[in-house]
Amino acid sequence: MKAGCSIVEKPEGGGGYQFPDWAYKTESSPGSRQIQLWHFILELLQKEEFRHVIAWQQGEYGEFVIKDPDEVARLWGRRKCKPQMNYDKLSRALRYYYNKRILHKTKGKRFTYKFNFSKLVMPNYPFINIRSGGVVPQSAPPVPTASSRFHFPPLDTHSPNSDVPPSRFSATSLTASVQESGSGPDRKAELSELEDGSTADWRRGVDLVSPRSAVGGGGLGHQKRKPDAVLPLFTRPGLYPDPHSPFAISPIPGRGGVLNVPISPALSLTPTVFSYSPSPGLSPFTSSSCFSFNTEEMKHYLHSQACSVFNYHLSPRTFPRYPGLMVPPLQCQVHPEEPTQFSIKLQPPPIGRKNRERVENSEEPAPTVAPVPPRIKVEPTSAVSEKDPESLRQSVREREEHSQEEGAVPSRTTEEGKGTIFARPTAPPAWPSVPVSTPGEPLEVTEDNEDRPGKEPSAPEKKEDAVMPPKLRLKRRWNDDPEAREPPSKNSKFLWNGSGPQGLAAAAADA
DNA sequence: ATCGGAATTG
DNA sequence: CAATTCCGAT
Repeated sequence: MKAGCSIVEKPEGGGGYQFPDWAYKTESSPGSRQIQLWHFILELLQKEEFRHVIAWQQGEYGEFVIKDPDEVARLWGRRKCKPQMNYDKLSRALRYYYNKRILHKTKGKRFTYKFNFSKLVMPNYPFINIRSGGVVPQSAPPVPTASSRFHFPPLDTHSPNSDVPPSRFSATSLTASVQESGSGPDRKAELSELEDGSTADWRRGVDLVSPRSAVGGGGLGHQKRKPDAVLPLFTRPGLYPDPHSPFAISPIPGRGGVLNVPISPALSLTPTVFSYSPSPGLSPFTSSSCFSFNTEEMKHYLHSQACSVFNYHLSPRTFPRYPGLMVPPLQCQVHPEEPTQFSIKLQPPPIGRKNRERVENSEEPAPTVAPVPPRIKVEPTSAVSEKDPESLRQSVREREEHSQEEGAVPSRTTEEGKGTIFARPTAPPAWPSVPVSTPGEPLEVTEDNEDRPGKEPSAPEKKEDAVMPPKLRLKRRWNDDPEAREPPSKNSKFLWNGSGPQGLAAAAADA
């Protein structure tokens, strides 16, 4: 353990924000519970307190912008006990995510990156809770923007889902989307986004059922995940459509007929509330829950999870082993580092880095922040100079933030009303707390095998990929790159379908 | 700014 | 393994 870090990183129960263990593990690194950078980013994004430092960018779905790189780096350095951390290093780490497909850079926008939710195990994130209205994190997640390349095949009637997502994500962004899509000029990049990978990714099977978690050791003989997942459960057509919509991953590029549908991003509605499978280590029911749910909910939840697992090839661990269990704990949100209650600036269009230099933060009280006796190279970027951003700026409308921060624990106080509040000038984030309603479309799962972007060979793409060296394979960008665009040819079978428009409308309405 | 290789670390 | 550190290239 690195407890050495002196400061606080993970306070215990009440104070901190810690995520449950499983949140620290991704599918691949089971054992390590070290926080990963992207977790951390998500964490920051989740809190209002850090809005000036990093925030979701509403134009696009998983996009976020680091408003104060140095600060973010500092926070990260703190978290990892790496006082020398700086944006340059942090960004390197971020760049490593490109190949992993966790993130990618939004070209043209400074300090702006985008999460590939399909790869993350979002459902694990307690972004907030859901339906009841928990607190809304700063981030409304990103809503898909119009650009969406998602195209729903008109035909499929039966596919899946709808996308209507109840999720919080959905949002209002229609407007935004519209405009975006309409505007032709800039978006070239985004358009291209359709990540090729996604095709592969999203379909990866997950063994939800598989017992591997059981630990018995079951399957170790082979690879961990097995092919075919089956999503046995809850497929109730008509009832709960796929709750989560693919958000970032749709296979089909939509340039042509795109619907701008805002789909909900990954997180979906339910997830967080009762969240799922705890890692073995966690005690299942520790805390109390703030909510109770009934079977329907549970079902719904499970279904959602299943869908999400499936659609996003989430890690199996995200899926509850069985219905019986639920885990409500999730301490809603608490502040991560230091709670700071600062006022937040509205966010003008800062220009990136310029101002940040002077800003400083009051967050670290005093302590030991930078011990660092040994080698420190002093860089021009004087780390120390920044602090206290908030004091400088004040803006109107901050109150809610306070309430959130301070009252972090709340189970849920308000709800959508607030959403609006969060709305930024540009785009209304609003998270509708939508009830899950219904769209009604069946969902179907296609079962595919999985293929991991990084290493697996099976799958459609492979052919093309096969040609290239593994390493390169990774490099493919799912993001824009004009030249490298990959034809999504094969996506024919996807799940979502068209209930789109309506859902959309609904969502919009809701908003 | 951003990218990514290479070496190193825990 | 996921960074961290350094650094040359673009």
